[in-house]
Amino acid sequence: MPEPAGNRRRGPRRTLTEDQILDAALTLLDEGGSDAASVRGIAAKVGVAPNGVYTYFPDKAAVVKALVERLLGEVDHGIFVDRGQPWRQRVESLALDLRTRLSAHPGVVPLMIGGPMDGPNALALNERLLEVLADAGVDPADAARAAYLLIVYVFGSIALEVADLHQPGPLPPERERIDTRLRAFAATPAERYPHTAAAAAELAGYISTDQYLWGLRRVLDGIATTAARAGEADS
Amino acid sequence: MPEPAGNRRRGPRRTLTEDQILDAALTLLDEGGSDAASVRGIAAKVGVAPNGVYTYFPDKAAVVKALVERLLGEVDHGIFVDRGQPWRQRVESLALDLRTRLSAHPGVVPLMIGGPMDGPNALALNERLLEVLADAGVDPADAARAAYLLIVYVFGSIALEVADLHQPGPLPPERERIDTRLRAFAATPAERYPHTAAAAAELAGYISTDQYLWGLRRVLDGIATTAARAGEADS
DNA sequence: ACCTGAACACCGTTCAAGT
DNA sequence: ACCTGAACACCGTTCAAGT
Repeated sequence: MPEPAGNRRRGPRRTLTEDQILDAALTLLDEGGSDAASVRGIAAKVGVAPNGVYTYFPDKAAVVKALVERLLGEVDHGIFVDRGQPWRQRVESLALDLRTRLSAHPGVVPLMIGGPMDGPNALALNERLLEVLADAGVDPADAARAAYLLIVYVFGSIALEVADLHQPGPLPPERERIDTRLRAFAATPAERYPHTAAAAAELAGYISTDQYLWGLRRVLDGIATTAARAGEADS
Repeated sequence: MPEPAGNRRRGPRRTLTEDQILDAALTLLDEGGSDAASVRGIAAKVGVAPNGVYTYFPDKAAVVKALVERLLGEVDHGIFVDRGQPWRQRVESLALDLRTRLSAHPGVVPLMIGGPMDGPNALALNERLLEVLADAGVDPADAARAAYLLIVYVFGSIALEVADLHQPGPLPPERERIDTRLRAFAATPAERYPHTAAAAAELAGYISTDQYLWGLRRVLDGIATTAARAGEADS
């Protein structure tokens, strides 16, 4: 809780930083879910009048955009860049890092996929992905599409996972998370949806990260398959 | 435009249907994007006081949920159930049908992935997917995970595609759609993001459905790979 | 330049009526 | 039972001030 109001005069003081505003927004999002970051709430949290925020950002969309960018900037490029590792492992590292970071702030996820991710940090991630795929020997045309496929998978997974919770607050521990998704399956009449009921039984012991990695590996298998039959027509 | 107001008295008349309310919501969503379906807007569109909507739905979330369910109920199970077709083609049919239907209503997409898809029609789709995978000989444990992977891919693709547009109104034609995504790539400094710039060049001629099907086929390849090495440990 | 008070045009939802 | 008017507690944003 930075500055519970009090020491605010009138004149020019440059009391705030853009980052303090983003901190406030993130805190509200973490506490109350994706709708909780109101301009008025943020303003109150940093100890400023509702319209004081507009000194630092042109509108609410800009605040959200900056916050998303800041979060994407936190991913660890280190492991990802290491060419000593096999390419699949490098992609898995990125995917896991991204998931861990975003899962820590589930309220941000709907905002992230609510708009285009075209900031510099988003582009940097895309660039890294393309690098790894190039190192893996995937030809440029396929690499461009494979990178997008991976982005769809990573953000799609996280988005659906967050959606199945319908908020707010931090994500529950792993074990509970998969149960959430299976509750709908298990609650389903086995006569009408026999496969779904069976699937619920099959998945009973699993954990969400297992599902995430399993899917990612299937995607990587698919990409590798294309690389293997290099140059063949696809359709 | 159903009923531009006028003939409304007081007493019990059961003027409206749930479906008329959903129609109004959908129209607003199509015209103004995912934020445009306000309770007040819907009420005005069906010619009722703002709180009149609450006679038919307990709250706005219920309206959204019902609309999503109705949309998911429209998918054509016919082609999908046909066991004469090879399993990959059956999955592709479902995936394409779903994409066509959702792309027609981009404003609904963020609402769809904004909450859990656990209604009967969503479960029915899941059941169908599992049926196809069972027919394909995928073992039940893998099928359960493969079905979720496919769901992630389909809804993730559509969500990101809609997000890259940031609304409102109907989706532009195919040719323009891929250009939207590439604009960010192309506008990027080639010295800092050489792979990204190269990828933009590679994708220049493509169309969004091509990318969608390419990714789907990689996912199917990945699933098939697992089926092929049946029973081996995955990690 | 920075910040405020006040206002504008919106929200979703509730509640005590009226028919 | 169905629908309304009025109100409540919110929104994002603008604008004319004050320092």
